[in-house]
Amino acid sequence: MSFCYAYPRPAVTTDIAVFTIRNQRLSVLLIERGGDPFCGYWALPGGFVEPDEALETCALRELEEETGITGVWLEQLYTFGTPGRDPRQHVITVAYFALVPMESLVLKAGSDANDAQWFYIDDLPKLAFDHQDILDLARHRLRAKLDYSTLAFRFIRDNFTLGELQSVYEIIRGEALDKRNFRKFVKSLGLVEDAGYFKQGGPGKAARLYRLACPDQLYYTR
Amino acid sequence: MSFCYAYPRPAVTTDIAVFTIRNQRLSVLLIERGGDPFCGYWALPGGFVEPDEALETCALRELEEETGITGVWLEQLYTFGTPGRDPRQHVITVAYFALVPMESLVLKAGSDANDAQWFYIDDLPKLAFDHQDILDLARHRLRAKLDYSTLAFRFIRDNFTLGELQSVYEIIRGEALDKRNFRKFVKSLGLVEDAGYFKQGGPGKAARLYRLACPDQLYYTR
DNA sequence: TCATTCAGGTGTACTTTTTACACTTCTAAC
DNA sequence: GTTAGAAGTGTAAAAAGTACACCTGAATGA
Repeated sequence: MSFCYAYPRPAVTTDIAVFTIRNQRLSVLLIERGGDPFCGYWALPGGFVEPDEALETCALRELEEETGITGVWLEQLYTFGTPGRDPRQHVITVAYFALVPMESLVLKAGSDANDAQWFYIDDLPKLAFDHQDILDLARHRLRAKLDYSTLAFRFIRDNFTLGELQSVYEIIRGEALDKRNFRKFVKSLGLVEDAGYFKQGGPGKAARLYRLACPDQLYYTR
Repeated sequence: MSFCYAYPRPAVTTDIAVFTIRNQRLSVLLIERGGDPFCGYWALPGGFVEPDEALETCALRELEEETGITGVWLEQLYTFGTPGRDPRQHVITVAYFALVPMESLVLKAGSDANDAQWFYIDDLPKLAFDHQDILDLARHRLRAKLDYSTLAFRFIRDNFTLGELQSVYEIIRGEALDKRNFRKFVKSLGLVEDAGYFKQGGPGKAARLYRLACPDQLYYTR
């Protein structure tokens, strides 16, 4: 079976860079390629857009098929279309990025998901296609948006401590922050409220737990 | 002649929102559609990606073919792929925006360019497809980037007065700015230098002319 | 040629925001 | 019960941003 058109068409795919924080390090989810080209290389999850499928729908579907992850928050990153980026044919890739809470995802063993694995962003293998470029851009965007959006909250779940939230900021920015100034900053956002509980068990004083005051309107609050 | 593939493919186009400032108002370049669908409606210039053509190359080519404009600075805006946005078929559109200096472009009468025309952004006709959405997003991006990039300089040519530069900022932001604070701000950017001349002829005192100190590195200087 | 109009050009005081910085409290572990 | 480790808290200095008014000089036209 084949599909014919009056003019040639490039292929269209979506790729997704899923970030999380593991062991206090920014990490990204990759899958090992089983077929050519770049067989055996690690790559971003993604795949071809189906007929009449919205781009974001495609990204979510591919993510679920290849890694078992569902229902994550996605943001469009950039569209890559340089000829030669796929050696077989001209492929236009709409790249997305996703942020998931720390340590919250168990990679389901799906048919395609066996070879999905988390990697530290600073310790990546050589990637297939131009996926390293996509990741570089995604990471740059992540860092930039930290300052004018509330994207950091996507990395944590409700009932977090301010110390945990601060560490998200520190990991993405790659530098230590002053504790008192950070707490002042968080309070000025007006997005979090006291959950009424304390986190006990670890070393040190028990930490007050917080939650998002309005989990829905999580955006551009600054 | 037809082109056949093992799997169905959406069509891919680029559209370009070219902005300039005319008569102290933000304006955008549109073309009148001659064929269906949306025959007679105004639309953004753009068209189909050719085999092994880079997306930005496609945007520049379509812009030249349809409006005669060449060599403008482009930035990728967003990729639109909602099914149904083109009633004929599934079309993925990579949208770009371009900024050109005030009053600097003569629309060449090319084969396709006869029906290209500037419109005030606040006084647009009903547009084809989802082009109003694209323009809304482009305008939003324009306003946002004004504050953290040096995009405003794309609207002016060397040998500008600070009054002219200020008016670019005012037009995009839609509000008046304090003259002394604005001049302080421009000096703090460190991007402009005295051109050594004065603009004479109009009413009022002759204004000192400035030029970009480093025309190349015009980005994210803040 | 003198008066008027109009845009250019300049500095300072006040407010707000950002930054730097150190000690006490409480819990768990030894 | 001593130690180690994270939580929690306020103030002062610096920097950035904002508000504000008058004089200059060129062109116009009475």
